[in-house]
Amino acid sequence: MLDLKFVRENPEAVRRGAALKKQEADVDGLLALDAERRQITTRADELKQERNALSEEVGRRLRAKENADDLKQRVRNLGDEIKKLDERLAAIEPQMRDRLLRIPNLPHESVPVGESEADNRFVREWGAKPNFDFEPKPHWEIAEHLGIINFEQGAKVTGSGFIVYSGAGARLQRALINFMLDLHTTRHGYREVYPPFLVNVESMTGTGQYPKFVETDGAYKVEGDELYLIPTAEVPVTNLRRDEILGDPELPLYYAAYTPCFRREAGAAGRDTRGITRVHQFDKVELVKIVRPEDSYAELETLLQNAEAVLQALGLHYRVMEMCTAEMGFSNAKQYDIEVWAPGMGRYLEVSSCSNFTDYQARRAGIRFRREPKAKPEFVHTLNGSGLALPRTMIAILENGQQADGSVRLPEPLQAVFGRETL
RNA sequence: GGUGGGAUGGCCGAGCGGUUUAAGGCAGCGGUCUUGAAAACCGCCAGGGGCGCAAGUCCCUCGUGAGUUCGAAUCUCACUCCCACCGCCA
Repeated sequence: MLDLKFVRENPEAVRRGAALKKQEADVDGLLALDAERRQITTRADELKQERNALSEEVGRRLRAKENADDLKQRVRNLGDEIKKLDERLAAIEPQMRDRLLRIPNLPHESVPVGESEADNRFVREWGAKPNFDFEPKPHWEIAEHLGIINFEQGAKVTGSGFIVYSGAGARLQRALINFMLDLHTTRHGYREVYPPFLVNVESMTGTGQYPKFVETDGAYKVEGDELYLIPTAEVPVTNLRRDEILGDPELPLYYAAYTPCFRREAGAAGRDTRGITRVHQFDKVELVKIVRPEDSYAELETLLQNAEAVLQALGLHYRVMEMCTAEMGFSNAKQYDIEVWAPGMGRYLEVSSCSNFTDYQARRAGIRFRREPKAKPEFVHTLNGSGLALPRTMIAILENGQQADGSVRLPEPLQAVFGRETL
């Protein structure tokens, strides 16, 4: 969330930023409550000060065996008045928090202003689209031919949007996870963590999925417990340090985690129904950074490069796009997407999203640090990026590696795992 | 799932209705001493909020939420979490 003081002092900037992101922001409602809260707090504090002083006087008199009934009555009356004010505050504060939690992070000034996907800014590309001397097939046909993905079994066991990797498909999945984790931990300095796949509402709030993403039915909720299946490892991993005050020497923190991700994709029915472009459960290796505020935009660039390194090692052509204001996520200040080329589908697919959340998640999750042992705690900046999402990486491997005879040439780093060059 | 024990500041730990503005210790930071270090000694060491240009001042927080009381870390109730044992279990 945003700093309440910042909203109070810059209401117009908040309205503008939210509008650029095509998001609502009840700034007026929030500030009206804020004004009332401060007025009541001032009054209540004065009364409490008086009550504390009088109570102390009661104690003094009673110890001196004097009568204190008149004072007791005055304090009782004060108590009644204080209680009314505190009750009003108890009603206002959750409302303020709720409004604040629903105001999105503001886009960084460098973010291109735009209305749609068409306004995203091309940053760079790597490699080139491969040439085929035959018509490249979409991955679902390749996978069916090889018998490595079973859609019917996924639908039978769970339902539409759930798939089963089978045989070499399952093994390829596992090899990719290992490959990505090893790359990030041994070459890029990330600490591997393996977090829970279910999280509580505090964690969902900390990274910004609650309330809005949850309310729009994006997340799976566990019946009977107040727990959610994680939509991304960003949630458990960023929340690892929730409500902590870190020491300056601990920063920056780099975490890499493999987890499955669960998304209801409630609003996306009908899109990408064929293949594995959009499924309800998918695997992802996620990178999370917790850094000093002044470093976050430089850290975003290296995070992006760390994610790109995976595609480079796999020899897959991709492009990097900077999201325009309207295409960014709720909690982001700046976001790059990496899009890999899928020749069978004839389009680029988002395999990674790398974002700087500035202090927005840190403030929600209470992640702070001290520059010096006695310095005032400051909020850290958090970042995360996929490194990478598995299904679309698999799509790119299948569609880019396909050969005329129906086999698929494996990227070089995966050949050792399989002991051969093709699937 | 059952039974019992516990939750106090970075850590340990007093405290059981009013000089607690939370003792004391450890760790940390600053200083004295020392060639330097250690030891010893002195000092500083939670977070949030209101008002104020500031200096400052006041309020809140002893797991969370209610309650009793003039006054609650301290008493009552509920809940949460942690630990131990039992049951079940990969």
